[in-house]
Amino acid sequence: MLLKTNDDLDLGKIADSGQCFRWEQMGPDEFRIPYRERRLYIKDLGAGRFELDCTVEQEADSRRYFDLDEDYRSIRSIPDPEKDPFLARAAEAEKGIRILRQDPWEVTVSFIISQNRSIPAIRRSVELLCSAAGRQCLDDRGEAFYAFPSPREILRLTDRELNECRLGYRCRYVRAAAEAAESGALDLDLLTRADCETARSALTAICGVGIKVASCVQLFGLHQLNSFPIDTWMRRILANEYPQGYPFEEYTPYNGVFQQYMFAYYRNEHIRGRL
DNA sequence: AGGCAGGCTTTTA
DNA sequence: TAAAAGCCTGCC
Repeated sequence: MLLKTNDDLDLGKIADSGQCFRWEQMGPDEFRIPYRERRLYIKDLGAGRFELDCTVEQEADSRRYFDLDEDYRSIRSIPDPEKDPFLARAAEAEKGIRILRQDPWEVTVSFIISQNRSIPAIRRSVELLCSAAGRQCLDDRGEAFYAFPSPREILRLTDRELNECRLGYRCRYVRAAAEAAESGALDLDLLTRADCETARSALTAICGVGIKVASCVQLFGLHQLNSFPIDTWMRRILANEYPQGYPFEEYTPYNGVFQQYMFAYYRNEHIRGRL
C-alpha cells in the first residue's frame, strides 16, 4: 500500500521529537510503530511517497495517525522572517515534524513517566510497562509485540511489578491515573471534544499530573494544537530568544506546532554545539 | 492566595 | 556529581 502526500512528513524528525516513545527504527528510512493492537511498518520512498504495510481500511487510520488532513506547510509559513527570524528559522529547519494523533491514554501515562527523565530512560520504562501489563499481539509480519496496557491491565500489576518498570516515585502517579481512568473520573474520550481549560483541569486533578504534563497530553494526546508545553528547554528558549515576551496571540491556534519546531531546533543546536 | 524550598527514583554523562 | 520534556508537600 502506498501513502502519498505533498505536505511535510519526516519520519526521522518525528521519531526524535519526543512526542512518541515506542517507534523503532528498522532501517535508514523505515520505522515500525505500535498503535493500539496493531503495528505499522512504514518506509519513506522519497518524493512524498511512503510504503505502508497495511490493508486498505488501515490506510485511512494511518492518514489520521499522521494527521495528514492538516496542512503543516501552510502553518510553518506563518512566521514572518523579518518580524520573528528565530521562529521562521526553527520552522524551516524542523519542517517535517507533525503532531501525531496517538492514543490519549498511552500519551497520558507516557508523559507522567517522562517527568524528570531523559528520553532513553522514558522509552525503557514505557517498554517495560508494556511487556509487564500489555497484551501480547502479532503484527502483520507475524512478529510479537506488546500493546500499550489499558487502565485495567495496569491496575492488575502489584506494586512490586510496577516498581520493576523503573518508574521510581512515579509508580503511584501511574496507578492514580489508571484508577481515575478506570473509575470514570478521567474520561479521555470526552476530553478529546473538550476545550483546553476543561481538559487542563481534568488532567491536573490527577495526582502526578502538573501543568507541563497536562500540556503535553493536550497537545499530543488530545490534539489541541494550541497547547504550549513549557519545560526546562522552553523556559531557556523563551528567556534567551524572547526576552520581551513571546507573541502567543500571533500564532493561535497553532502555538503547539511552533513549540515543537522551536524545541527540536534548540535541542539539535545544543547537541550539535557539544559535538 | 500564591511563591518557594526540598525531596523524590533512576539513569546518564 | 549534576542534570534529566516535573510534581507534590509543607511552609510562609
